[in-house]
Amino acid sequence: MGESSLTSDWLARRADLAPCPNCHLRSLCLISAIEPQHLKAVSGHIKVLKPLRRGDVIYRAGAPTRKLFIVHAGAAKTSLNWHGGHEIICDYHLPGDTLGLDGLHTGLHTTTSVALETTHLCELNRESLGQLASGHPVLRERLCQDISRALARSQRHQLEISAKTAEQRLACFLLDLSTRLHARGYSPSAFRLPLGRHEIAKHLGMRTETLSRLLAGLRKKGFLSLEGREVRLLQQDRLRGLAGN
Amino acid sequence: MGESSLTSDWLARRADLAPCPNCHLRSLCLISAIEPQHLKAVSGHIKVLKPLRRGDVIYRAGAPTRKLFIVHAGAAKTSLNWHGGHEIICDYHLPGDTLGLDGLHTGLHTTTSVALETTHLCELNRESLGQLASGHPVLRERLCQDISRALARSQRHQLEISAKTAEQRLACFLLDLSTRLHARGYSPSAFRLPLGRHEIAKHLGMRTETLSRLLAGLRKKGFLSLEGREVRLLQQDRLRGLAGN
DNA sequence: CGCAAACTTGACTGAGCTCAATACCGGTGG
DNA sequence: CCACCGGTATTGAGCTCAGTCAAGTTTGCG
Repeated sequence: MGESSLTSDWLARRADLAPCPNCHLRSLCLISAIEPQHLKAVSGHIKVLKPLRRGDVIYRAGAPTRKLFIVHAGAAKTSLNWHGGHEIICDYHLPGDTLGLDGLHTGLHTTTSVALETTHLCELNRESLGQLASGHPVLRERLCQDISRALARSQRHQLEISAKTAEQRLACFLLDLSTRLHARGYSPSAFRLPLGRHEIAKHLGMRTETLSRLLAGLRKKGFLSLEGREVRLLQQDRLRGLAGN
Repeated sequence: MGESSLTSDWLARRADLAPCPNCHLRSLCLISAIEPQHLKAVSGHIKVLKPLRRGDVIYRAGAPTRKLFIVHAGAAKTSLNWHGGHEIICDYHLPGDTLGLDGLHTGLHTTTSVALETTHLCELNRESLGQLASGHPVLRERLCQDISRALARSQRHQLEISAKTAEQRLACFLLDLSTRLHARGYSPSAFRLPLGRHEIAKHLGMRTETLSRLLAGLRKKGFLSLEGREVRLLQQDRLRGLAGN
């Protein structure tokens, strides 16, 4: 049985699609920087998109950045690829995360973003963002914070990829996922992986085969149990020791 | 003989330390987003620091982010380290680059920044930044752009580290440096490395020994000549082919 | 039910790491 | 001016972690 997927869970909680004032995401979302009494006015700028299915492209590298997106429910990945062949997954995104921030400097997206499962997005175009930012200093502060957070995450990931062993990287990934799910109200020790094996491997800079072996290894050592995408972390403390933070 | 170092060159060009209105950096610098007629008023917020020497710490991971810094002349590195032992160099910074952007989200620096040679910085505290941003929409747009650019650089670096061979990473590094120096008015094909071998290696996620061997290899293949830190790119096109962008 | 995609497991290989020795270079003091 | 010294760079030899290639196996979807 296990937990149901992110999507169905979030869907169950959403009484309706009414935008920000009733949104359950609260402080996780960029928009929460706007004072409650102004939220209703702001809602006009936020468009709630109809659900995307796994594999749907949110934006493509090279396309103009006209909008930002916020994950309302579901999950997405952001990837970079290299003359057709190679692809890496820069990051994965959970509810509350803002998508498209890397396109602000040139006005063109540098990455491609794709839904990982059935996903609901909120859309905010750049002009609206500019207008809102003028009136709400807290919002523009928060926007900088969100880009800055993405930067810090990316740098931490750099460290992991370039200085840790494959097993340590996997441990870091599992712990990061656990923490982020926890922050969103889920169990930190039993969850469903939002990415497939191949995708996790591409995120961690290793081959699918290596990842598979490592997962088998961690299972044998009793750090976790897993069937398919359902994971249960059995010894988070030891996993943390392995990851070495 | 070769080119003199970044520092002495920039120093030679600087007639005096008069801040922004006469600054030679122009559009490379964040502050250039402010309209020329307002620059004089703004200058009060910008403090020009006395020169740092190689190894001087600009800020340390964990310390509160009260200021941003802009490299006026010289160079700096930004690094992340991992329980004392391991260190990686996330990025290196040339004149015009803004330092401290990764600390905006928590208000604490996540990285440590250190001068690579004699370096002049301009300092801008966060309150000033906030004030300026209120009055100058273009400036706040530019701030977002600069953070966004740092993010995109970091992601590209992720790709390089996790999907390219050591030799390709080295080629990418040399080309990136060449491009950035060119943008600052230097020769793209003959320059002095701002980082030592050990530092370059830590930036590229490899060992010093490996880097040394690769440099020797590229020299033998006729891609470049080098003595000490002075590099001359002899076949940029082939280097580009190797790097594969 | 059947097929393709996703995942696992095994055996072998090789790029890059480790350990170790040597060479070089810039600065300091006699 | 030279001799010395410590940090920096190069080169060599052997080893190892993770990649590659190749079968299987399981899963999920039409």
